[in-house]
Amino acid sequence: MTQARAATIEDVAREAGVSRAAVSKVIRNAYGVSPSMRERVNAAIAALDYRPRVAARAMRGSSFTLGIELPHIGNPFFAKIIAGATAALQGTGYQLIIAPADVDGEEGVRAIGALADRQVDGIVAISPLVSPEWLERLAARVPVVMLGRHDRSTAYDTVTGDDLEGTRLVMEHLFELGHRRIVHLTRSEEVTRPGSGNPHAIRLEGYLTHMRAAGLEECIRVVRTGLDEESARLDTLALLDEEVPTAIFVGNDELAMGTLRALSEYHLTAEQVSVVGYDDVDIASYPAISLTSVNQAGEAMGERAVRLLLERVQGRTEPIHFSVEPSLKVRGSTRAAPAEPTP
Amino acid sequence: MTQARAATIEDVAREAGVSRAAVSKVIRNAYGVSPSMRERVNAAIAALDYRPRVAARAMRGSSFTLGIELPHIGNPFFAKIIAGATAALQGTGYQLIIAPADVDGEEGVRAIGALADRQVDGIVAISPLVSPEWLERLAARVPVVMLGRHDRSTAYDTVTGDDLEGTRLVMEHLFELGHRRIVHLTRSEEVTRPGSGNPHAIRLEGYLTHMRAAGLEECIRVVRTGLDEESARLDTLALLDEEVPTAIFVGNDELAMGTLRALSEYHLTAEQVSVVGYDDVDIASYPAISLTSVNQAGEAMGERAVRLLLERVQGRTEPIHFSVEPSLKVRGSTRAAPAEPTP
DNA sequence: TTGAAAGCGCTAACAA
DNA sequence: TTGTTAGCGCTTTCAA
Repeated sequence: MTQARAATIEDVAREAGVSRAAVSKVIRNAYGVSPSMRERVNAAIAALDYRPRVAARAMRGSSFTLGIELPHIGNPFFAKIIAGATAALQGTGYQLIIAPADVDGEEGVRAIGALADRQVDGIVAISPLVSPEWLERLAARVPVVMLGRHDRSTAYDTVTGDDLEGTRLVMEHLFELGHRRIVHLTRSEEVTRPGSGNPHAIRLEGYLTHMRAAGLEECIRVVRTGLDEESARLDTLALLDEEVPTAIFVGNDELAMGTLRALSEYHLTAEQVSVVGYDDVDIASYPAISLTSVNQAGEAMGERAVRLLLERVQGRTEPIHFSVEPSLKVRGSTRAAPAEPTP
Repeated sequence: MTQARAATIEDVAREAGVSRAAVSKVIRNAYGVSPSMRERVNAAIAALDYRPRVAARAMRGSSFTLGIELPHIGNPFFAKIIAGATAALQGTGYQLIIAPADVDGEEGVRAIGALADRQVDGIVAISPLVSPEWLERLAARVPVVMLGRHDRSTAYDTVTGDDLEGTRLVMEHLFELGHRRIVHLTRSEEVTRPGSGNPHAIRLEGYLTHMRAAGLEECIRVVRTGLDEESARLDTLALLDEEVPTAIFVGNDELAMGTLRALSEYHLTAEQVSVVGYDDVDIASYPAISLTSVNQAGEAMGERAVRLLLERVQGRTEPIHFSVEPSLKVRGSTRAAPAEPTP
């Protein structure tokens, strides 16, 4: 029996011979419903194949929806985060929706705004290019958890990897292998603006600090690129046209894949140029790739972010800033560079 | 000036000294608004930082939101589809939201239902395990475009790759290289149920047909696996324990990566076992991987799906079934198998 | 061209 | 325990 119009709470009430309020109580598992009424209502719901309109519920309270803003779907590290988030949501009655941003800057703000306009009960966002003030205004209206952002607001929670520590692991590893001419390939200046709290900003800062501390100020070289593998490939190619360093520390694994591709186009092997990435995405451990990388437990981060968000949705207001410990996965490709004179 | 409560259309109307209806007309660009009124209203909107609540709008009409159901975010082919979909939505005023499913069967249905409950104006779904009847019931309430599904309903549009042709390319390629013992690694029997319209069902069917047509009925071997790289790795390992074929045709590239991993754990090289995948994800062309694969233009598919959906949202009712031509990307790793006796 | 008013489907006081 | 009722913030006739 197909009806043209989907059943409403009114239809269910009529079918069950009760009031709308009664139906509402049943679907919300609220107090004060007799077993017999519950039974009749549930029967009517089943008979009419009734499903509450989320929009209508949202107007009065919650939408039972959590939103996550995602820059660049192509990055497999984000897939891990989503997997963790989805797992944490199992059985909670909340639905996760993803708003893809896919470009720098404005886009992230747009996507987050779109989520807010859609009345989600909470938002997880991945370190968008936006001021703390903007985020605090947002957080005043809807619970917010920021992923990867290193500032500490009282208005929102954060879940971050310890990027300073991760970078230390990378740099010490490279130093131990004898590298001096280490290039850092990272995102745009806008993304790494000091104080932006962006992970790439911290990694860059760590790179600079360690190079200086090692007396390698002269060797510092920062190359900028976009947010996907292809732009990393292109910018690495441009770098190699000018100079072939002995090691490249790349801002994340997706970009590192582009670097590896460029190196192979240049017929440079892992013995000649060591590459280290960040995130330890699945492909990094692939035998033919063997990319040394910093692991930072994406699933755990996604899971934690959702848990924190649910707590906020349920009323917590004191901020929590959670940090996960990174570890370096050293893989075969990284070899000691041959002795060489300083440039 | 932060206000505790977000501005409503009422607030804007009061600020501008007009009626709610007038404001509504302005934000919808409706007819019959004088320039002066438009100006005053826009000023008020800006002053109050007003943003219409999507939930409230959805109750009366549309939510300006398109939803896409995505099984398994980890698959990079889906990322391409999203990229295409996002591109097609630029400047339309519609927002894309993704509902991740991440498991077989029930989950896809749940995710699609969640989108429908959230009053999206249209749904793109990726060949979920669901009957045409179920889809037709869904399509009666909200415009639907199915990706990768080979059935032809009048109730919804479809965008598919020509999987029969793609499979033909694969099998002929392998035959030409002299392969006979070709194993097909594919998804569960549930997924490949004949008549399910699932791409994997078609690919399996094509595999069987070509093997028989080549007089290799004896050599047919179908191995089942889950939906991610890891399960493919495990199931390939189990296969290799029993038998080492000369070629493996894997249902898609993500699974193929698991197969390649298993082969390398077994110390089998590309000369010994040829692997062919499907989708031609970016990593397949990576030099150290060189996975032969069927390319099927994911971006174009996502873009087309969204265009079709927008047409339906705007009123089209005649169904359109769009098919993209696949092409085989032959990469180095696939070599002729050594001559061998039939098992 | 503008505004008044009804109502979309639901929840939450409050009464009965 | 149950039902009545007043909205939530919008859009949309329909009059003015």
